[in-house]
Amino acid sequence: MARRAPRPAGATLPAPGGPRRIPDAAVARLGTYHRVLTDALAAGSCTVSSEQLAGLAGVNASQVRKDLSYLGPTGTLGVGYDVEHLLGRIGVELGLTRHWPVVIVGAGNLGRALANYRGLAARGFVVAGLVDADPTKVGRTVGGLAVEPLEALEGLIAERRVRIGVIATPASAAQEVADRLVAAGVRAILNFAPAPVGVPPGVSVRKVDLALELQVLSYHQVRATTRTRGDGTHPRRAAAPALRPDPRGAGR
Amino acid sequence: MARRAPRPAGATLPAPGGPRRIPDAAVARLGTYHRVLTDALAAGSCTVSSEQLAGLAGVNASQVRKDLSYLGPTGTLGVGYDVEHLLGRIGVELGLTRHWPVVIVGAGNLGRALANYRGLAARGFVVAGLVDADPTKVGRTVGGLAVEPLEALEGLIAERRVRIGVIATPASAAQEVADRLVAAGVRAILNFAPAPVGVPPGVSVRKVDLALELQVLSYHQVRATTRTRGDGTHPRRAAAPALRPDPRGAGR
DNA sequence: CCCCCTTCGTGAACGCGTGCACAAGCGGGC
DNA sequence: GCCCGCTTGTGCACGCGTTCACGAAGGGGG
Ligand SMILES: NC(=O)c1ccc[n+]([C@@H]2O[C@H](COP(=O)([O-])OP(=O)(O)OC[C@H]3O[C@@H](n4cnc5c(N)ncnc54)[C@H](O)[C@@H]3O)[C@@H](O)[C@H]2O)c1
Ligand SMILES: NC(=O)c1ccc[n+]([C@@H]2O[C@H](COP(=O)([O-])OP(=O)(O)OC[C@H]3O[C@@H](n4cnc5c(N)ncnc54)[C@H](O)[C@@H]3O)[C@@H](O)[C@H]2O)c1
Repeated sequence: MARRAPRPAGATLPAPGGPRRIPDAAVARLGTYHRVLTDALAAGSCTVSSEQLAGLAGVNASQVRKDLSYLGPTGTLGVGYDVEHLLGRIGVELGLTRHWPVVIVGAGNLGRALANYRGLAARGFVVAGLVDADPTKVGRTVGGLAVEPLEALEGLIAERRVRIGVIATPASAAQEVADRLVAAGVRAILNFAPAPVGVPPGVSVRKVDLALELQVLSYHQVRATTRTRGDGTHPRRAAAPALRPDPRGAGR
Repeated sequence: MARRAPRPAGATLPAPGGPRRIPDAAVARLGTYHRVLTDALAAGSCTVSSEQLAGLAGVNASQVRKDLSYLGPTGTLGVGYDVEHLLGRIGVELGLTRHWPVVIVGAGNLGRALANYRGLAARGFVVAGLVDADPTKVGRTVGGLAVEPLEALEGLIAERRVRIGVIATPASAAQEVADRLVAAGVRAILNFAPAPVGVPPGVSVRKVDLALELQVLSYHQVRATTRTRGDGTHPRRAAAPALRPDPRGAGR
């Protein structure tokens, strides 16, 4: 119950009247649920239990229920969750019911790969623009989209109502690009350049650093070889239960 | 010091007295420090303070000191950290002193971008192989490397001592590819496919899901527009202090 | 109509990661 | 040679995220 939870007074700053704030980690998992539920629906499932959903998403079942509880009561006791309803619920909360125009800055290896990535459109993100500072790159067509000059950035953002920007330039240009994006009205930035970018409050930034991921793996390797055997540092799920068309009837 | 720490037998798995276990979050930041320190060294800095390093990496100064403390005493009181020494220390801990051969599975948009990515070699990761199941892709040269058939995967891994694998195939093939990688001796996997992969204990997996990142940003946008003004949810750093060739002498 | 089985939703405990504050210690200046 | 200021390293507390365990509630079968 308690759709809007009773806030124990004394919270520092977390917007006292907020309906319900969902932690980033949970939001990310909700996105995963949305994807696997889409598959499940296509496969003919009408309802799923938290246990099944957990298996598909590769997380704990308690985690699933906790995450979904942020959306309010969405399941049916004794039955599970209605796939279609749950999809709609998550979609509304995450803003996946509308299309988000995205601008990609930098038409290099990564920028072009992103522009070609069909997984974006599938989640409601449409690449509304792809710009590059290099004149020799301008005019090239990638993924059905023509590369536009860097000067077109501001006009493009305003005209196409772009709110999300992707930085795929060298690190040295990241901050400058971010500043221009924000000045032009972008409110959320996904940064692939290995450089921290500062933005004014109210603008969200997320960073993806590939080399960093590999370095963490490298560290694990060093640890594993130093110590005789790999310890149980990574208790990843053992096996994924297959997607089952009929969600019920799993005799136990 | 205690380079090789006394292992108190009987620990469940958290190995209380283990050499020193570094949490993943800290390992990732150490990687960042390593990168910015490399730049700082090139720029002529001999020593840096935790405050300066924090500015360059975009994190808290306390965080920097806490992270570096995992390496043991590395700084000089009243002075700061010797850049060269610290680089070496982090490099050893993260295994960046050697070259890590990496195999990339899937020569699509993403796989090719990765193979072309110079940032990998700069961190000590060399793409030792790039394989694809599509015969029409085999033989193509990308980043000075020829695409090899999927059948060559096992031989390639064994021959070139590959320990790290990257999955850049469609989600449907992710688990199968992961199984083959592990069976062939790979002990760490970076997974770009939006599907959870299960691996036996002792193998590390990290997942990067681009669409998920955008969905989190999308959620922030929805929140920001619903509530009148963006709250202070993202207290990102305000400004980055410029890299200073002479680290000392900041008279204050 | 009642009972049992299933499954959600959540309160509470645990562990981790983060940020603060301070004592200890080293270098430079006088 | 001594003192002062600067910076590290860390103990501590707080808040968040994750997991366990259980009460509540609905459906199906007898
Ligand atoms: N290639 C990868 O797989 C990969 C993976 C992870 C991260 N990254 C990071 O992503 C960024 C791009 O990587 P890449 O491999 O595509 O590099 P790239 O050199 O192939 O492409 C960079 C592009 O940005 C353009 N550019 C430069 N300055 C610009 C500016 N101020 N405004 C607009 N465009 C500008 C360049 O003309 C170039 O086309 C880099 O920071 C890299 O570290 C790349
Ligand atoms: N393109 C991007 O920017 C991007 C970004 C994030 C995530 N991803 C994910 O990365 C993966 C690859 O994306 P992409 O855009 O490169 O797709 P893609 O279709 O361009 O490339 C996939 C490649 O994998 C090959 N392949 C298929 N099955 C294989 C198998 N069993 N073994 C080896 N190779 C196989 C295909 O022949 C193809 O060349 C996808 O899962 C996608 O969701 C892509």
